[in-house]
Amino acid sequence: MTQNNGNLEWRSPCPVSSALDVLGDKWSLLLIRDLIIHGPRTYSQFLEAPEHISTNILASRLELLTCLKLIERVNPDAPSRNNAYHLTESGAALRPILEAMGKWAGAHLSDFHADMVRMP
Amino acid sequence: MTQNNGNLEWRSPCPVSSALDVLGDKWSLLLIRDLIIHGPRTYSQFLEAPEHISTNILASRLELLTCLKLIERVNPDAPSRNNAYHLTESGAALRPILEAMGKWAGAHLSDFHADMVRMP
DNA sequence: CCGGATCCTTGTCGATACTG
DNA sequence: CAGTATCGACAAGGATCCGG
Repeated sequence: MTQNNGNLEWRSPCPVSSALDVLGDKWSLLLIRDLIIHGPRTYSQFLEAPEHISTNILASRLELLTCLKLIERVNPDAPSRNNAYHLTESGAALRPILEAMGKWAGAHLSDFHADMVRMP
Repeated sequence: MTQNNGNLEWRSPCPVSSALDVLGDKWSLLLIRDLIIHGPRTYSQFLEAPEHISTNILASRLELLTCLKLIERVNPDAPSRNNAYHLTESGAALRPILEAMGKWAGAHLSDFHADMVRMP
């Protein structure tokens, strides 16, 4: 726990609200996207994504997602060097959310974002 | 435009990333949720939701969602007093995303959030 | 080199008071 | 009732430094 000091506060008992309490930021779901598209991925591979997350944010998000058991180290006992992260079952279950988002953006955001491509 | 000074910057051409550029915060999708559940809703009705958004954030989100044509005034020509917002077609198309989120949270977040209920 | 941690600047959030 | 103004707290971003 470096920055996220056990931050698990829920605004309400609503499931949608709870999902947003956890994933309602601009980066977490993007890391999940990378893992779904490319499979297991190391720290530096995440940094190579076109959106350019900064190192401190990446470290804190990986820690949070690990706490929530959405991702884990491929080899839990090995040192972190070249030890990739991969999705747990809970993390992989986020795929329908990302698919719905991609589908929606493709259909309703192209007026505002001409360069957008279909399905990364 | 008070706080959102025409902020339409896209991090990449990826649809998922683009959706998160617009909706990747803890409040926007919650307002959409209220509109899906309750139908047209006024400023003060949004404030009554259990998550307690503050007035400046609410105003800035309503403005942003209006710019993106996800919501609009029920009566565009009337003064704002008691003039509710409702979903456009693009806004209503977000429903599958919210359903996927609710479903996922119900299945994978109950270990961390015991009080969560199923489907708001 | 890789995976971070630290420092510092900038931006956004959130509470409350206030206004048309 | 529907916002706006203000201000403090905190999170994001960027650059750099460090241990293995």
